[in-house]
Amino acid sequence: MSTANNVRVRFAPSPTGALHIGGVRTALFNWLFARHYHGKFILRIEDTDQTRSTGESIKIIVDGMKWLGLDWDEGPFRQTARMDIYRAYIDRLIKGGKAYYCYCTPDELEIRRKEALKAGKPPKYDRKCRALSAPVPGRIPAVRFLSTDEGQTIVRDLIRGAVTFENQQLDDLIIQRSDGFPTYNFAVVVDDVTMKISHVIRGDDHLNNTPRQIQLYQALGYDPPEFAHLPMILGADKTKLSKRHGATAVTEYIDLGYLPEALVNYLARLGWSHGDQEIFSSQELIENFSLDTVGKAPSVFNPEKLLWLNHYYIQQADHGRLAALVLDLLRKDGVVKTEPDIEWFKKLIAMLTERSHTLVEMKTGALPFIIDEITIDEKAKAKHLTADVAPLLRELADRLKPIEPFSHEEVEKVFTSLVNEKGIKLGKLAQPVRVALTGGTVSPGIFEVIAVMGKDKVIRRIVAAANLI
RNA sequence: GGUCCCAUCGUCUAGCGGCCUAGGACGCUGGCCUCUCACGCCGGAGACACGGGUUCGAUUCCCGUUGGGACCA
Repeated sequence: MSTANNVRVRFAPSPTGALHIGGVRTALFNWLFARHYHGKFILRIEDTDQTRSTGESIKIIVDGMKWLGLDWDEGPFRQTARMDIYRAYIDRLIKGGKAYYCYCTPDELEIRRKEALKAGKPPKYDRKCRALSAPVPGRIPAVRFLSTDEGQTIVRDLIRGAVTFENQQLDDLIIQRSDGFPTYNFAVVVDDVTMKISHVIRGDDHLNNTPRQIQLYQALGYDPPEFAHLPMILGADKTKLSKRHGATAVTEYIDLGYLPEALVNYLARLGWSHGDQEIFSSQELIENFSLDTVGKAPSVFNPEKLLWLNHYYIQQADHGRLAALVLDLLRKDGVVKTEPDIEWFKKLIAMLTERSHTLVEMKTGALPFIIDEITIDEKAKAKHLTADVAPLLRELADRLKPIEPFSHEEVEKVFTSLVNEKGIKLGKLAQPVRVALTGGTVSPGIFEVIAVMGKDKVIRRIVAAANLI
């Protein structure tokens, strides 16, 4: 498939809630495939389930895709806008004798299913309505596809290889419900046909649907596309990833302070690999992506590795970009009273990146530099702001006042001489100062902190801390 | 229960018959660095599910068992 420039793939989520990790991985692989082969990537919203689909969810999907950088070439198409098309294809099947009306109610079906089961027969539809010559009065029918009984349907999957299904296992599936809406398996086939999809790349959970879809393609008179079924993403307990496994929605990762490139990189490496390489830019992903190197086994989602990647990408990120992102978070928290000077804020960001795994951590680290009044952690105070350090802090404040420029190097000189004169270790002075300035015991290097925080704030806080003792 | 799929360190994976005393990454862990916490650097523990074949030789091919998953009900 090296010259397949007519590649057309799609991502077809149902707008019934969040855009979750599994969906993103499917979207990503489709996108990579399309970009690798210079084909088209189509976004299609499968919203025929009217009871569960919402406009809000469509927005979440669209926004999520944009955030991730997964741009599409056509769409978003909505199935609800295509009802006429489905009806036309239904009619075609009925007229061709390949589909028939079914008047059975769910209750009736359930009873017969149980009877069949009791009699030791497979619980497939008994085709009762196929022989009907006239409509059943007072009932609105569904439409069933007349499936093939004999032989086998072979799914030639690009990832799985040939998967064989016995046709007698497949029963006459409903293609149009009595409410007039097409069912999933039918709509997806009509959509993929009319949108000229060349490769259907989707989750493993659809593999069992594929033989009946192939039969529909054949009944409609079309060649099926290529199929590629991606292995599932599992939670730590090895069941299909879901909400109970923790954060699974894209929006949650945005809120948690993740960068899109970290999520993309992580998800790309879940089920796909390229030798020993772990870090991939989007461009490298596009260049190297191939269905040949997609694994068959399901993979467990590992949040810690994602966190590691996020840390990596924060180190790589442009400070101006990070500054804007972190500032946004601070504004949302309502702690930004006066807009900080952006060049100064970038210095703060530069100091914070190394020890931050998420933007939220950066925000927390930036807080003492932004707000006017800090609250000092009680434990930290008890341990480091002891009676003997009060004079030490006052002495330090006095010596810092005349320092110009108020730089890392100059400040360090003051500390060094003070520490030497008193014959104490640097830590004995640095930790109390750290508590005085940030309210806690954890921060970047103390000289950096002091230089970035600025003389006024530093001296004010050191004196305030001394007065607290 | 039926159908289908899958099987290398705890996790993601490399491996497509000999290069494997099984490599990398996350995590874990020992040490170094050090003003705290991190980062970083150096080292360590840690896997081919099991049983049969095929072959001169199996992690790699085939079959079975076991285990896990998905779909349908």
